[in-house]
Amino acid sequence: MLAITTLPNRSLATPVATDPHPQVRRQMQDTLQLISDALQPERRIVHAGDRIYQAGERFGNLYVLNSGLCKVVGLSADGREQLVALKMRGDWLGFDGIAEGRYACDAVALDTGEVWTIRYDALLAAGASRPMLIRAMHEAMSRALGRDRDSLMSVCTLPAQARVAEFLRTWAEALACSGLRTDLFTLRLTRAEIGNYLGLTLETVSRALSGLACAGLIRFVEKGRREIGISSIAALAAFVRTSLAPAPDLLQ
Amino acid sequence: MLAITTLPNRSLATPVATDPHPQVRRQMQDTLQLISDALQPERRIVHAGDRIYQAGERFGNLYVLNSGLCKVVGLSADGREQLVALKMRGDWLGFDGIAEGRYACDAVALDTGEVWTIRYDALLAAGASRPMLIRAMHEAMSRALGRDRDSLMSVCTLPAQARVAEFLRTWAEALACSGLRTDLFTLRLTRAEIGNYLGLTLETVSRALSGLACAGLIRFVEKGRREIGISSIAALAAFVRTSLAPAPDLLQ
DNA sequence: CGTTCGATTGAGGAAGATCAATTAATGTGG
DNA sequence: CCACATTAATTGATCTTCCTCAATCGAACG
Repeated sequence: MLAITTLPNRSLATPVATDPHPQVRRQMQDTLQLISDALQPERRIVHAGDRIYQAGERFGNLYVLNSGLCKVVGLSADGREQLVALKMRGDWLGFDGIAEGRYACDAVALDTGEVWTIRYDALLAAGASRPMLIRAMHEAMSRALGRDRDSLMSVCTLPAQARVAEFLRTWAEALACSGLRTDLFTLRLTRAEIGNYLGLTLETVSRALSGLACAGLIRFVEKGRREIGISSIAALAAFVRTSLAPAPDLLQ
Repeated sequence: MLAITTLPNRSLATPVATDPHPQVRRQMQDTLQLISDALQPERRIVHAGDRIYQAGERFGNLYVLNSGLCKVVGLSADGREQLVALKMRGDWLGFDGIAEGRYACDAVALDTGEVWTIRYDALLAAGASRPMLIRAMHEAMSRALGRDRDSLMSVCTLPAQARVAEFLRTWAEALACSGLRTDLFTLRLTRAEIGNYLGLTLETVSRALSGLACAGLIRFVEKGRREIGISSIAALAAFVRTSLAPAPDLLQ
């Protein structure tokens, strides 16, 4: 089990001992700067509900979220929707369109924000002389793959309440990386959307949140139950860890 | 519901009407040829159990599977494993290492096969003069993202038996794309591994397989329950579709 | 002020997990 | 080649978790 110590620090339930956020944040800034300088992307202000791209539409652009929040919704053949990812500042969108030449999902803004549009061809062309651009794109894609993996692991291995806790923890982490406050934030998603994302019903999500509030791990801010306060991210992480190792007797 | 017709044909439960496999297969061949010509990758024969890369190891190489089968195993902080992907002919491995500079998973061969090793730096360098190389890599990454999405949707929306059916269907599809027979193949995974991949227990997987066999959708070949016969992939797809729309009364 | 949408909470039921026993296949050493 | 151990798979019986159905409440909006 020593191999664990060599894992990247993005692992499932690692409490954040030394705060890695400043450097992560700076790296994101640098990447945004690079894109801005090299490509002069078109900047567009989007509002909640605006569609950035749509399933079936011909692929041609990638998008970078400079601010705001965005959901990616997959469509199954029978017409039902599934929320498959959430995107925040510094994230790229549209990778799902490369393989088939058409986007496979809808990307919808959940909040007011700024989206940069990048022509894929232009990116490749510019990348020939500026390899860092291509590397930045690859890094974003790789991160997206890592998040997908984490989502799958959550859904496959965690019970309902821990799944919700892990969801909140991840969100808080992401906020921290953007330099936003993590102790208090607004869920831009309904219980139904969260449930859809986590493979739970809205009632179960509601109960899980109530349970976490009861346990003191989160608190609701008066006037509306969309505002969530998180006392300690580490405590949330610890809760996830305990839910998942009810009998740590054989280990170590 | 017309939007469905504009979706890529990889959608969840679309029965394969016009067989797209020949052209997919040719495209894969072309890509492998391109990589082979442009990069002259080191070719390595691997056997079941061989590790292609390991979580924590410093990133530097990407790998392309020229033949064989491979599982990708994610490790959570508490030491438990989760099978997060299966890779087949033409698939790339190692993308998970780009973001953090270290691989985040183990990649383990499940079968004898040939793996090509590609230095990431060399790929980028060669890509400056051969943009198709970079595009091929992006296409592979995008496909990986699409598969992850499909996995998540399966796990989140399908009941146990349909999840197993969908798993088999996907596998058979992938075999078809490699030009292998789909009506009869060997599962290289134990029930426990399948369950781990699908978020089920091994008993549930076993029961689901028995149920599918009872329904005539699959059959076990004598002498060992690892050999699976699939009469009709379309029938499997139809079964998945019905499991998921128990009340199609409002539709249409 | 009524309507609508989202959230909460409760009661009952079902899908799947857990526990346990049995069987089959594989491998090992005598 | 056979007893024996080991690992994988099947099947059954219970139990837990989460889903389903339903009622209530609160907030936002016209």
